[in-house]
Amino acid sequence: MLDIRLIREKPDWVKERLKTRGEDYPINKILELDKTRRELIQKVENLRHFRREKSEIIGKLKKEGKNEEAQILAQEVKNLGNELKFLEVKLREIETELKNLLSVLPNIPHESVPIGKDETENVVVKRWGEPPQFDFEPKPHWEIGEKLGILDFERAAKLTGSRFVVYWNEGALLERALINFMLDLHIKKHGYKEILPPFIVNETSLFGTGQLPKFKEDLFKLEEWDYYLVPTAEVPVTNLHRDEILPEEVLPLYYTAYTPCFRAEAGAHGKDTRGIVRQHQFNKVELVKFVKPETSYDELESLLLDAEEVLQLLGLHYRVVVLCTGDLGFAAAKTYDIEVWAPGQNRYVEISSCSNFEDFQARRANIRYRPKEGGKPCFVHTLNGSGLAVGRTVMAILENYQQEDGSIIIPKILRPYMGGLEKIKP
RNA sequence: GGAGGAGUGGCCGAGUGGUCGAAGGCGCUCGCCUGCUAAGCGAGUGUGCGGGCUAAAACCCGCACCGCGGGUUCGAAUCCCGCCUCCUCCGCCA
Repeated sequence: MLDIRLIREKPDWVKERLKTRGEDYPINKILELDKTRRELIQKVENLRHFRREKSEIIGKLKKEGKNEEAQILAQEVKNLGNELKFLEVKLREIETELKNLLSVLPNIPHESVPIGKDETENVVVKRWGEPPQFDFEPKPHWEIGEKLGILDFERAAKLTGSRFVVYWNEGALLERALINFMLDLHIKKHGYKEILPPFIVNETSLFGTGQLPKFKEDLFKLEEWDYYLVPTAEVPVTNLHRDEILPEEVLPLYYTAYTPCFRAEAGAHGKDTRGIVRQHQFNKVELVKFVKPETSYDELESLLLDAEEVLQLLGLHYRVVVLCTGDLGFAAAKTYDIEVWAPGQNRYVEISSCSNFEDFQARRANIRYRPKEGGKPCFVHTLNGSGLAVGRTVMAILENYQQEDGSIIIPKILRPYMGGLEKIKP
C-alpha cells in the first residue's frame, strides 16, 4: 500500500511513476476521497468533543441533584447525536471506498528499474557459466523423466487433473534432496533462520503481502472457509511479524522456509502445458528478509547472490534479468529474475524471483521497528526471493545433466543427500 | 462435536455506567545517591488519525483505541447481542 500522504503531497510524481507500469490509476479520485475524509473527520471530532463536554456537565449536575437541568441538557445532546451518527456512517463509507482504491494500487517502481512495456524489455544484467555441449539432441525433461520412470503425468492426471505430477523413486529422492540441500545452504552458510509455517493462511495474511484483494483468481480457496492454500511461503513468513513493532537491534531478520506452493494458474491456459515447469502444486524454498529501509537495496543484491549460489553449486548455467516497469509484480519496487538454462527446450526458464517491496508490504501488514535512539516506530522494508523453485531445479538437472543413454548424472554436491547416488539409470 | 472459563498498556494485574488512556507492581529510560554492583530516592515511559506551528522535526490542541464488530445511553473498559482467539474437561482423531 502506498502512503496516502505521499499521494497527497506529490500526486503528479506518483501518477507519472505508476504510469510506467503501463496503466492509469485513479489518483484524482483518491485525492478527492482523502479530502472529503479529512473534512468529515473534523466535523465528527468537533461534535464528539462537544458531546463529551456536555456529558461531563450532566454527570456533575446529577451528582448535585439538579436532575431537571440535567434532563434538559441531555435532550439537547441527544438531538446532536443524530447528526453525529449520520456523519459517522458517511465517514465510514468514504474510508472504505478510499481503502478499496488504495488496496489495488501497485507499488512505485524504484528509480533504477528500466522503463518498459512487458517482459521483452527486461534487461539481462548477469550471466554465469556456460550452456552444456551435447553431441546428441538434448531432450526435454518430461521425456527424460517419463523414460526413467521418475515423472508420472498420466497417473497424476488420474489422481487429480492436469498440471500435477507424481514423482517416483529417484525422482522423489532428488526433489527431497534438493529441499534439504537448499535449506542447509541458506541456514548454515547464509545465516537464515529456518521456518516451517502453515500451508494454509487467512485473508488478512494474503492482504498483507498483496495477493488480495486483487489476485484472488490465482489462489485456491478452501470451500466453506476464508482460508487459502499458500501460493508461496512469502505469505506466511512475511506475516510472521504482522502488527508487531520490532526492536531495531533484531534487524535485519533472515528467514528461510520450505513449503509447497499452490497456484490456480488462471491466466495460463495453454502455457507450459508439458512438463513440470507450470504446476498447480510445486515445492519451493523461500528466502525472506526484514530490514531497515536504508539497507534494503544492498540486501536485495545479497539476497540475489544467496539464490544464485544454489545454481552455482549445482553447476547450472543461468542469467539474471532485472524486470522492467511493465513486467514488475504488483507489490514489488524492484525484481531480479534468475533464469536457468533448459537445453531440452532451448530456452531460459525463470527459477527464482528476488524482490524488494520496500515498505509496501510492511504498510499493508503493519510491520514496524522502533529506532534505537527512540522515537516513532518506522515501517521495515521486506524482501523475498526463491531459493529456489524446487520442481524447476529438478527440470534443469534432468535437462543439463542428461546423457545420451538417457541416464542423469547427479551433481556432486547433492550426492550426500541421496545416499551417495551418482547416476539415475534407465 | 458437547460443557465450562478467559481475553485490559512491553509484561503482571486492578477497575462493573460519569475527568479512566486507565490504580498498583514489574520492566525500561533519564537524574540523584553510592569504593563497584545491588538496594534506595525522584521524574518519565502506548499507538493511530486529524488539525496547528515548522524547511522538516520537536512541540501544542483534538479524536479514537481496554480481543473484533454492532447496539443501549446525554455518557461504555464497565450493560446487551453477534463473532474471533486462547485455556480446561469429555468425545473423536493423525
